[in-house]
Amino acid sequence: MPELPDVEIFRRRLEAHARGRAISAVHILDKRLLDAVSAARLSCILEDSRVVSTARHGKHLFVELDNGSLLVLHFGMTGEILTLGRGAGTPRYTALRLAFNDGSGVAITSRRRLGHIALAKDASAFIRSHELGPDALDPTLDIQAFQAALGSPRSAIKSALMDQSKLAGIGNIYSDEILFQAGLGPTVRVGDLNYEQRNRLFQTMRRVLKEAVERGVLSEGTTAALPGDWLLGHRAKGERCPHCGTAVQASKVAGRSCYFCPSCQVD
DNA sequence: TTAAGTGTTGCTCT
DNA sequence: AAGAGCAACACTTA
Repeated sequence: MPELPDVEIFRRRLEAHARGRAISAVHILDKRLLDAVSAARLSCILEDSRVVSTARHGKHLFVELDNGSLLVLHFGMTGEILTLGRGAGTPRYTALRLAFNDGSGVAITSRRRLGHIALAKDASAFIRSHELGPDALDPTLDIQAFQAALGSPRSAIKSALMDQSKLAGIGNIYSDEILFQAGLGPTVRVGDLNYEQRNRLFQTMRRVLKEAVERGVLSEGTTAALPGDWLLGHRAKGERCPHCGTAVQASKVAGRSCYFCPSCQVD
């Protein structure tokens, strides 16, 4: 689930609920998500610190603390951030729970334990060392930078969009949605796009990601809050294209399940 | 009941 | 050297 829009929603949730608050207690319930940091050290650093700000790059969430440390969160396939009211219990699959001095708190959960919890010096060093490309919604990203980010002309456009070292934030779901709305087949080669198609892909990418964030996709379960003419709610076998009614086609691209409309999306 | 599938990533092998 | 295949994991669906 957590791609750029989802992580941005988590960030806003954290920003609204945790910013300026002091962490009074730290509960680490699953050490397996910790990346190169011991539970003891993480607890020690988090406890009594205050959340100064939050930031996001692609699918990574950064939490800046007033002691100079930076908490880095990645949600894998099933992670979430939940806010907890006073006296709330610990949600199922919680890996890390932070309690604030007013009794409220947040829980970082991970059902499949594929995420990561780490500490870093600063965000830009982390982004560099993890070889992440520019954030897909970086306001300074222009069409030239976008084209450069797509990289090798021979790679399938869906693979290029999902490659975090080229462009950070887009995963399997949103790559399908973006390509559907841009009218491009998933296996179109990057080098075969003309300028008009590249520009349309770029504009569509930004519009789709922004709209998904603004609609708060996660707040209503999965897809209920999305426009009915998006592919996302029809991304399954036996579904029909919301534009033309053609049967949605399922395939595999770069080892990932892929859904598209063979009629609306050109090759 | 068992097996296959899954919104991620990173490693190995070609 | 880019791409396929698989492992990590735990749960859901067929």
